[in-house]
Amino acid sequence: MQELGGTKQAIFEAAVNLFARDNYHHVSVRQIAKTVGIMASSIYNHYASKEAILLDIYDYFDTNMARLMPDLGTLMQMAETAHPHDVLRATTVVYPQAIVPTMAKAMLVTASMTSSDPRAEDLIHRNLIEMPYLYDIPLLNKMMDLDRIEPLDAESFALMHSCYCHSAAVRFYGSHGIDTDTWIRGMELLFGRVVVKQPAHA
Amino acid sequence: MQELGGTKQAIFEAAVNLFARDNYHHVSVRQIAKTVGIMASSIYNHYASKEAILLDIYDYFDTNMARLMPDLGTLMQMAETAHPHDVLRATTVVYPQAIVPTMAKAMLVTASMTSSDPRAEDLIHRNLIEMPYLYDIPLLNKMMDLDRIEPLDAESFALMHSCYCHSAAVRFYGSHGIDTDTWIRGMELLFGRVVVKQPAHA
DNA sequence: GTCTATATTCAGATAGAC
DNA sequence: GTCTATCTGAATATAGAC
Repeated sequence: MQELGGTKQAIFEAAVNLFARDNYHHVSVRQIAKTVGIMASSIYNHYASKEAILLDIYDYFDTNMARLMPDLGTLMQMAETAHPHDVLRATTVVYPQAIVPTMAKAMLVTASMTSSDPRAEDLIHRNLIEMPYLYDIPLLNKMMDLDRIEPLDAESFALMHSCYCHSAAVRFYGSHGIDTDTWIRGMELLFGRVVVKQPAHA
Repeated sequence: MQELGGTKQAIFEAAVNLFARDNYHHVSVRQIAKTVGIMASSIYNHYASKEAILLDIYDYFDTNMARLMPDLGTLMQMAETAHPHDVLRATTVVYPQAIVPTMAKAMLVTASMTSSDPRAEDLIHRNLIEMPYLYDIPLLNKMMDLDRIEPLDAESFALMHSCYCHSAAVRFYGSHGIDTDTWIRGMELLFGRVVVKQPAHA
């Protein structure tokens, strides 16, 4: 990962910005260097290759996701008492404000590589697709077991939830952005499928 | 578009297969030629450039989508009498069996270019994202006006619907396929948000 | 650590014989 | 229309002076 300040971080940030805007394949090492204000060859004092910069971006995305992902154990406890919709809301990863811009771009870069790099595909799959899936199913099952919600096809619900997060994440910062309010209302509409039996806790 | 048989179609099919599997940027004209069984230079007797092949694939996808897209007028009529869930089901484009394999690959190729080619992004946006949106909203509004369904946030529903179709389409033929049955059940689960007032027509 | 200069590789595309 | 041979250009990466 990148340290604080210095040329290496400048390279990282130039790269993440350029890759997010113009795609990895269309950005040359020379362009990155020009943005930083150095010669292309100097890049190689900090990164072994262009690909190494990309891997660093993947790593930034993956590390922060792992760090910020809610703990399933905590959520499972929440499932016993909290409002079922709140439990589902809590499965969403929330980035600290400070890293939002870089995370958004790192995610976009990783997502843009899914069709040409299996490593990126695995990262996106694991973090954006499989994750909501793996969280929702045990949570919903537990709440059904506790008779806190009406019976529901947890698997289909989880698929819908993960597709929604995935599509939105990929589109959020593309040319055709998604309106955040509409997105949240959509999510609430989906949560409406989870019908609470015992209304919100005390 | 491609005619029937002949070298040009062989090039088209080799390209669509290779691009779908390995990504446009990683497939060389030489590879396509080798697959067809000719020399790279012979490609240029049929296509002006590598990009021209790609544009032909875009066109194949777009033309067939336009051709198979249900007619909104017909759906609006359906909305007066048919079961509301059937109306929503009818918004989905169904490919004729004969073109399923090629369409699937053409769609995948187009989708894989969205992050590096604005033309592809527009095609995917128009056909996979905006389309369900543009269909659902007037249909739902009409059915609400006719008091056939309970009031509903049509915009959020449409966004959810379009995200689901988009994410699924892109993932269906990727490394991590989606189970078709689960997908359909997810769609039905979403349709369950549309609560029918007057039960299915006579 | 940065620079200049250059090596290397490879892909898209063209010329012209057959 | 297909071939062989070649051009052209671009991009990654390296060598070595400072």
